[in-house]
Amino acid sequence: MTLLSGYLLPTEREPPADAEAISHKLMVRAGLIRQVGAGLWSWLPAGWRVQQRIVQIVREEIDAIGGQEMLMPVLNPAEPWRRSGRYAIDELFKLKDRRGADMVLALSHEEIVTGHAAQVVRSYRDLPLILYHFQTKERDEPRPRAGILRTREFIMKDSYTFDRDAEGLAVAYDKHVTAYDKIFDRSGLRWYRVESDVGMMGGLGAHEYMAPCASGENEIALAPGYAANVEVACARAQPVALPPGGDAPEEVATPGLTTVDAVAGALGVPFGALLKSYAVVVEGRGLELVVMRGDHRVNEIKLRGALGADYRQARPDEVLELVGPVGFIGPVGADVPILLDDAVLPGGSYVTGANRPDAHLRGVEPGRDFAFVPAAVRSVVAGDTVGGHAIRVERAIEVGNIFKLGTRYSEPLGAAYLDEHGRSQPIWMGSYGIGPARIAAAAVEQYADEQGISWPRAIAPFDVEIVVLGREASEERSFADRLYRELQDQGLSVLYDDRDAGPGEKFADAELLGCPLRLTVGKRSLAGGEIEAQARRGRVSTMVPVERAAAAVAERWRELP
RNA sequence: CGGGGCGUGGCUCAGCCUGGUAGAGCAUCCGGUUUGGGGCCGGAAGGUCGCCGGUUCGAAUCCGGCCGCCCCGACCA
Repeated sequence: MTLLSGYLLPTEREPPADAEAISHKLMVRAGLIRQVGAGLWSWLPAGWRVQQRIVQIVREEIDAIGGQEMLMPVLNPAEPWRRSGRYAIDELFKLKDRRGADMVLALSHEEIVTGHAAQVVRSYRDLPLILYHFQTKERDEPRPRAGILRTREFIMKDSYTFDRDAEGLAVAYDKHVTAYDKIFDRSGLRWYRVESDVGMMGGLGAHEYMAPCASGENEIALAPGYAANVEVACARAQPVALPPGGDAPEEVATPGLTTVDAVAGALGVPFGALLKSYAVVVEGRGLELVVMRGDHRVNEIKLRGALGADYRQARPDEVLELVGPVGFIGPVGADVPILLDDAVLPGGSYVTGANRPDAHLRGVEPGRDFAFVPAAVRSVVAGDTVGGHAIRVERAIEVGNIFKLGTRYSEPLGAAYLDEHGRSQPIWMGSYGIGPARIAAAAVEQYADEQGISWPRAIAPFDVEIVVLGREASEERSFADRLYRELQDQGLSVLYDDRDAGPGEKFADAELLGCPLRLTVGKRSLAGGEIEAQARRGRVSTMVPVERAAAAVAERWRELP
């Protein structure tokens, strides 16, 4: 029973002043969500319906691969988090109970679920297992943003798999790939499965599911047969025309020219013919130089991987002491370890800083003029190639991730089983997340138009919205009342705008909310024996005869995206 | 954590510089009118101007502190 006259759907003509992202503006305007604090949101009835429909899709598909739904608490004792080493995470909310015991608010549930496995799993006969739940996660985000896209509290579906060995884990992982592909297809999103960073804790493999949209926080590199988060993407760099070089580097005066831009301009060479040097202080080792083409940028995740340790950018005084003045540093003559990005050609002739003020060197050949360790540490850019195809880079929002944990949690938390030979073995685990709220926001972002939201059929708050234009007790009303009941008999969820409001207002609100099909019952069309059915996507209308209208509408609805 | 911005009725905002009766549009309520694109007429209600303190005869306005929120960056196991 959903009569709009009695339903909490507070639509707004204006977006909130502080909203930037499309999904943020529209979901507030459409009356789906309301803000409580920074990164804290209430879901109003229609918004909650959307989230629940998404949850149900996820549930069906995880059940289909043998997942067993359960529920674990948000409030956790600190102890297992200390054991896993995650108590130190800044994002983890920490608190004390009245007796002074340390507690945390869970930001995911590896510790808890692994603890259960440790208690319950005895034998290889108890494996494999897929356990999952939908639960609130709490994360003390440094910067919540973009409405519902990055919040401090959100519901996540997280599943955890438990297997005897790496082969078993691979099977569980593949099952999740299958389920996730179906989930995102069913939800109506445009999405990519991309290779992703396995993180500092060293997972064995990971993918992210990314929904491309303007407000996304991530960038993904795409080419035919290739999809990766730019954090880990590798591609062949675009060639650069290098100037001819001599037998030895030659110094040129570059007074005051400290940027790639300025030096390349003054010398008349492309940015890519310059080598820029990024000075870092590596934990436990000291200063090192990272050298790459002037038109490329350091990828911090790759660099950390290549260095094999944490690092920080060197301060100007540290650089001056060991190499030269900032703005004029280079690898030639620098008495520090040098990491050379592999987009730089060993035999090429490049321009670098001369390690003294107001001077650069040209004709510098890596290998001849300085020794180096090769590494892939740059970020790919659009136009680089993979298998001969140029990549493109798109912004996207992460809507799901799958991760091979291995024994990362089972070892510290003591989750082991006895194998066929009676030997104790650690359980091999995987973890797999999906954010229903992000699916909703991504759908809004991907399909919104000037008029508002345009939900995919599978996750819309209602399947059909009826707009009746007649006064109370009119013929239009009684027809619409009957249609409302008959559509429900067809198995459709229906929002009936029975308010005593003008047509403009009703149409505007219906388009803002974005149910996939809008039925308009007005005197004019009804006199002609028809009602109007307008698909929200593209706003294309068809007329439906009033005879057997409900069945015809249900059929029309099934054809919608 | 660094930088920038904002806080005035339910929403969007003006007023602050230059101190002196708190405003507009939309929304709401009442009456009427209208009914295929946020229509029109009349009437009404609604605000400790984020909080605390200071300056002043007098503070939304000036000064100090605090709180909250947004954006960019850093961070994001």
